[in-house]
Amino acid sequence: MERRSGISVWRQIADRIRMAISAGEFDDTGALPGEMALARRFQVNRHTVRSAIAALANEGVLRVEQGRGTFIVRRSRLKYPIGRRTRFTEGLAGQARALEARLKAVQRNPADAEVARALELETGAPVICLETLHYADGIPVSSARNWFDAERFPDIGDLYRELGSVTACLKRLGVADYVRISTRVSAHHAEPELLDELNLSAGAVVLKTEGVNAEMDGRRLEYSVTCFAADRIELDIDHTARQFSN
Amino acid sequence: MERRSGISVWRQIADRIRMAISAGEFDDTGALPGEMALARRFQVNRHTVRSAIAALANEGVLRVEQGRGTFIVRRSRLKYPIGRRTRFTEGLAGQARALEARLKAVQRNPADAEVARALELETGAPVICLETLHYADGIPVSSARNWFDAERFPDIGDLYRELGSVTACLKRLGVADYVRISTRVSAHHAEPELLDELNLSAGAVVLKTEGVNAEMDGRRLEYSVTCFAADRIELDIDHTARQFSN
DNA sequence: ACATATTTGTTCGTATGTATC
DNA sequence: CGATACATACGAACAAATATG
Repeated sequence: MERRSGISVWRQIADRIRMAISAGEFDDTGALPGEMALARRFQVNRHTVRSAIAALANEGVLRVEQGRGTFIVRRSRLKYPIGRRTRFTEGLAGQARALEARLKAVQRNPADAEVARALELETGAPVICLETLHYADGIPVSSARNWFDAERFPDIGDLYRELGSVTACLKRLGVADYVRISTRVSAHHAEPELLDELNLSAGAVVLKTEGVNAEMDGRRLEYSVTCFAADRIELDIDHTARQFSN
Repeated sequence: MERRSGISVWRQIADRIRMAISAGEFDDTGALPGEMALARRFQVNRHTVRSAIAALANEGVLRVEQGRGTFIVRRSRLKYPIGRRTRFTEGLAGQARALEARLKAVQRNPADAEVARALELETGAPVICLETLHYADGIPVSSARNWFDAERFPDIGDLYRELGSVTACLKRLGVADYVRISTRVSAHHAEPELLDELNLSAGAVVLKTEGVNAEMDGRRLEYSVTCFAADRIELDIDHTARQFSN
């Protein structure tokens, strides 16, 4: 283990155990090897392994039972589909018992350069920004911001509060159908604010997607930036040119 | 700053500075605020800021000049396009002066469950695995493994050594055209082995893609798992159903 | 050329957290 | 549980390089 790296050894071990779990390494029994075995495997002291396990137990990844052993708490990564016709709400349906969206804030601002480019508006044109948090079975999985042309959708904030879904809002506002034009994906360390919102531990990884949705004639509808808790979700991109189904 | 989190404060600061840079915060002058100003902003000691800056300078993100200040070394994220007709080599062409692929190893193994499912083979069927590292302008950007049906492409390892590109290999082997069926994207902390291969610092983030390519009739050709250095690349997903161009 | 302010570089000391034994 | 070594973080002071007027 590297010292002087700014990451304590117990956290490096915790990350490696987490990856081993998500690689399916202990799937047969659901039990982790003993502390001594793990200490040998990672070439560290048993206490260090214990710190790592304590952190993972605290996150809800592991469950420790005195005298019996340490066990994996089953919670696989949700698969979030992305494709030409992806709808946020539908995407996760069936993978979790309860899906919940919480509207954090609605803002009306002049568009900065990035938002303007994505929506094909002038920089400074008024846009509405919805800030939302999404939960699956009570666990936060993503934090999103959605921008809309304020000229065209001035009251989408109120509507969202009522309907709780972007697709529903757009439908109500006369947008029968739309498609996703592009998606940009990147990965980062979580900012302190996100750590709090998504209930992550320091140094956690977020998957960030920036997407543009447009009507069938190409008119831009929505620009969104979503940060996912990387250890709770993965993106499933479908490249097949599927037939429409409205 | 969270203490006792297993991530040292200087590294948390380094990550936040990195994100501020990639958010374009200091784009006007290219100069960072002074150490004292940063210390105030992040509520830490100047030494802690200095450690963060030293780490970023060591990574090549910043350049420090005594008496003058600290400056951003311009190096934007490469955009790696992913779409139905993505080709690895073409994807980055034009964004870097020199692209290089190094073949680390070629293995012939029985397929594990995951590889078999992706390639639509029986578990245990012989497959060839190419392990490669990719560099842009001498900087490592990704580490990949590509699996092929060993029955169909027994000598693809030697061929790759000669041609240096999967597309070229497949073309030589009589595969005129192929498309990407699906891509799965996830983000993780880098494993120690990857830290070494991609020359990353501890705690670094990797973007992982798992993709399946198939012939036009749906026959599976290739399964690949690629790990990108997240701070050097982003994925650009195109959902438009583009016309073919061979 | 000069004095002064600003910015980075260095060296003390001290306290706390981390990892091993 | 302590004993020990090392890394991390803070604070203060001073040195060296650069910028400004």
